[in-house]
Amino acid sequence: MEYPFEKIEKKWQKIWNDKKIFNAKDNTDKKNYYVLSMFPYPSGALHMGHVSNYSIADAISRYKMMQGYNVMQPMGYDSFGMPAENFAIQHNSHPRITTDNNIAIMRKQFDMMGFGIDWEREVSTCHSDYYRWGQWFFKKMYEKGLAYKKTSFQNWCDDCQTVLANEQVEDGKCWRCSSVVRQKELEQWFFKITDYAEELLDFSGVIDWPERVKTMQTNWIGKSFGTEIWFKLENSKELIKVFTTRPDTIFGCTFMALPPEHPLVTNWLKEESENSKMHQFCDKVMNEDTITRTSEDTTKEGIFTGRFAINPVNGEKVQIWITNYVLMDYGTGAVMAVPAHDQRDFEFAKKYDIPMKIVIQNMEENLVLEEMQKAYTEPGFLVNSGKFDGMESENSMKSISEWMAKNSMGKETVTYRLRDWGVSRQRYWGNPIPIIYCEDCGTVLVPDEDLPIKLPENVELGKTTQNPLLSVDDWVNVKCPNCGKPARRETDTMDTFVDSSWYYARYADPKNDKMPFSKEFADNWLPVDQYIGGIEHAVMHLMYARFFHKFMRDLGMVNSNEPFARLLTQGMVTKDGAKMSKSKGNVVDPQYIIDRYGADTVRVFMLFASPPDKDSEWSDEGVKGAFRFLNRVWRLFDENLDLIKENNETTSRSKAETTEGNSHEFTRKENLAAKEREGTQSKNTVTLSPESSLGKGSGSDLSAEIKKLRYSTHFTIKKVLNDIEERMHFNTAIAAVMEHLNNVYSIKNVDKLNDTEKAIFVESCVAIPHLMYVFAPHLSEELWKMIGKENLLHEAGLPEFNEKYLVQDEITYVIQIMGKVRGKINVSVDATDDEIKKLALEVENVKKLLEGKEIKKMIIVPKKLVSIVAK
RNA sequence: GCGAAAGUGGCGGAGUUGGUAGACGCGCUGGCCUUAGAAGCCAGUGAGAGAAAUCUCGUAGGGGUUCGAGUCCCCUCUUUCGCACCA
Repeated sequence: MEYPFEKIEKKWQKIWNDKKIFNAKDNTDKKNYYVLSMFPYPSGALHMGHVSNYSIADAISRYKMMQGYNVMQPMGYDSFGMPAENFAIQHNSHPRITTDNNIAIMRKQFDMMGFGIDWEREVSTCHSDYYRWGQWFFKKMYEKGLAYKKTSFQNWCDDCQTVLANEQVEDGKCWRCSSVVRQKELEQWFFKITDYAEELLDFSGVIDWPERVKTMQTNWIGKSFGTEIWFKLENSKELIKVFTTRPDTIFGCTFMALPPEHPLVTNWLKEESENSKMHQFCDKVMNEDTITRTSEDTTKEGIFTGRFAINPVNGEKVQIWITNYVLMDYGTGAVMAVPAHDQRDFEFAKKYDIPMKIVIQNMEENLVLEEMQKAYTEPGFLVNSGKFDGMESENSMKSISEWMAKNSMGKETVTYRLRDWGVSRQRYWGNPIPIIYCEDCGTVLVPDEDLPIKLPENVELGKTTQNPLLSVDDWVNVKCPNCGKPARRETDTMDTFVDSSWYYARYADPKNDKMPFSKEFADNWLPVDQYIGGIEHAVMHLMYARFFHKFMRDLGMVNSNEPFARLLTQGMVTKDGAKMSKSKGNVVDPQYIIDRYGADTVRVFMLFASPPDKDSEWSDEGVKGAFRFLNRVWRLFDENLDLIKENNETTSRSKAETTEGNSHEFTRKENLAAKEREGTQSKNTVTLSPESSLGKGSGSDLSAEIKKLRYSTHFTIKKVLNDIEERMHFNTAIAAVMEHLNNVYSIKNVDKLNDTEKAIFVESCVAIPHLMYVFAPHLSEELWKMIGKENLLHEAGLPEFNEKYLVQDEITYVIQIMGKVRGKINVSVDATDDEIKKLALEVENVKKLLEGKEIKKMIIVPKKLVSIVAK
């Protein structure tokens, strides 16, 4: 018979909602704890990744509630974005309609899962009461000089018809639709995240983040120390700045490499005829897609400009080449090429027969130019380098940079790989950028009183490949806020990552219509205590949010340096070893599983499958296993209900007394006090002679079996609390409860137990729903009620264990001979080392194996083993 | 190429400081119950040998440290992830 999960789950979801137990309070004596799951994009029904994410978050939330915290677990929707717009185009609908539909479906499923979410704080980024503050933040960025517009080559996705930030290009392809990204010259809005590059490298403000994520962000920001060197253009005053991390090789520079996008090249091209070789080469390179352009395998090509630069350190003329292997947007966008000591320059110089010069000599093996097959990039000592000859290359860098700085040839500098965040998107379904262009006044910010700029709803989508906003005339054409003359709105919308960069703070004060949020409430809740989400956000969302948080701090809106104190990156749910996806046809629909086995089963399975940060493989059989386990728990209580109720009455009555007149407003202190009283009482009733029962075999009226059960109860409580608190390993915590349940079931003759033993048996049963609350809250709550408990489980406090019952009177020692297990002995706890040794040597098998051998050494590891070394 | 993490039965995974490898679950095998099935219950389940006691082998492969290594050190291989013409 299956347990009636459907009835139970509906019942408790209603009770929890009616009692509003998940509504976080803004003012309370309790300590706050903020648990946040990744902002979901409302794609429709929940998928397994969501279910996994929220099951983890809910387990943590409920654990913290039991611990007495005032917990906030909010939820909302990251509801702007291209997929919604594309979906609406395909279905000849409007994204507002499809998005709201999807949200309704998701909301229903959230409720069916029984997640403890504070729905009074729900937000949705496509609602103007949220996105107006995104516009407000844009204005602040602009006012602080952190939002600016520039023309440059941008990552362009033809399929999405929009620009992508560097973080959104994966392997040269669009992160959303995987089509190949190409470069397109456009005027775009940027946020100056590079101003915060240095601070973003500093993770000292977080409490617990995975190293992996920190490393990924650090690599992404890519700080490198080097030298900027200033070359003069021959017969001109113009300077060409280059960046190098190897100033020690400057004397070996024989040519200079520029990308076709370099401003100097652009000027030179103007002097050339349209069909000149230089034009042809530049056009060819610039039209290549990002993958080919930036791949290491691409053949290095270039064209000589006929121009020369002057190496400032020795006055030598170096050829200037336009090449396909230099990136415009790293360093200064120009490279000094040292073919003898850089592999790329080496290949290029060989191909085009450009001179080389050795300036670093190998200590062991003298380098000869004619014999070199590849560049020498190892350390060595300097040659052909004027007054620096003979210095060790690594030591020379500092001296050379300083000398150049003194003589105005360059300066020490730091370069970051991180580039400014391009936030313009040429799409409709996003947050309008609050800018108006006036012919007279130029770029004008939309005044605060005109915010929010609402997205026009009457648009025709999918008619052209252009941004649909361009065709909404009465929206685009406005009066200049400054001079009142006709002007035009900016039609770019903001990247949706802007919306999700501050949503966690909005939850602290979601209904504020004067500010994005008040400082008081933000400081109440921030930083987020525990954030749970996928690793895929490591360098996008998680870095943008850190940037935004620091910006908000600088505006005085928050007083913390980091948005998320602890981060748990949950693993993917895979099926047949691969990520679930529609195209692979391996998607498992959570709804079906909930209908068939219930929400508790889904949660228990998700948490039991593997540690939360690892990928977990979906298994239909595994789900049945989780279901079987919950049924076994149910049956245990069903079969022993009278016994448990009867033995539980005293404790629940005493608990009721202690909390009289205050039955729903539990506080941590009262809770603990009640717990303690209950504890002492049960200590008296449970063991009539607890102390003597620990002694060797006598005076106790408890069977060994029951003592083992009591040990199991207390051990399991200790283990579960530890696994959750210290490691968040829910899988082993659940395994421990399963094991305990097996132990409880091993007591066969419950009727024949004496009263004390019955009390111990009942204690062992009651611990199960108490511990299972965080994993299977519905069933646990039902059992708790069934046995006569009057409070709800989150009010019950964490279960407590008594160390006294973890002390065993006998300990099993393993006997090893030369490291191999040869026997076991049971020894009383207070046996001396000599007694243990003696017992160990009496074991038959040990005697046999030691025959004719000399014992060299005996090692005793307390409470574990005896190791015998013999020859 | 650089950086990081990982590699344990048929499968998912246990194995906090070196101390009984394989907890727990799935699957499988046999049995009970049942008209039958489902569900449930009991027993077994790393490989090999043996009637059994027990023994040998076993944590990607090879070496080392140690009374004792999945765990520590060195080398090799494989997988996953991130970065990748970054000067």
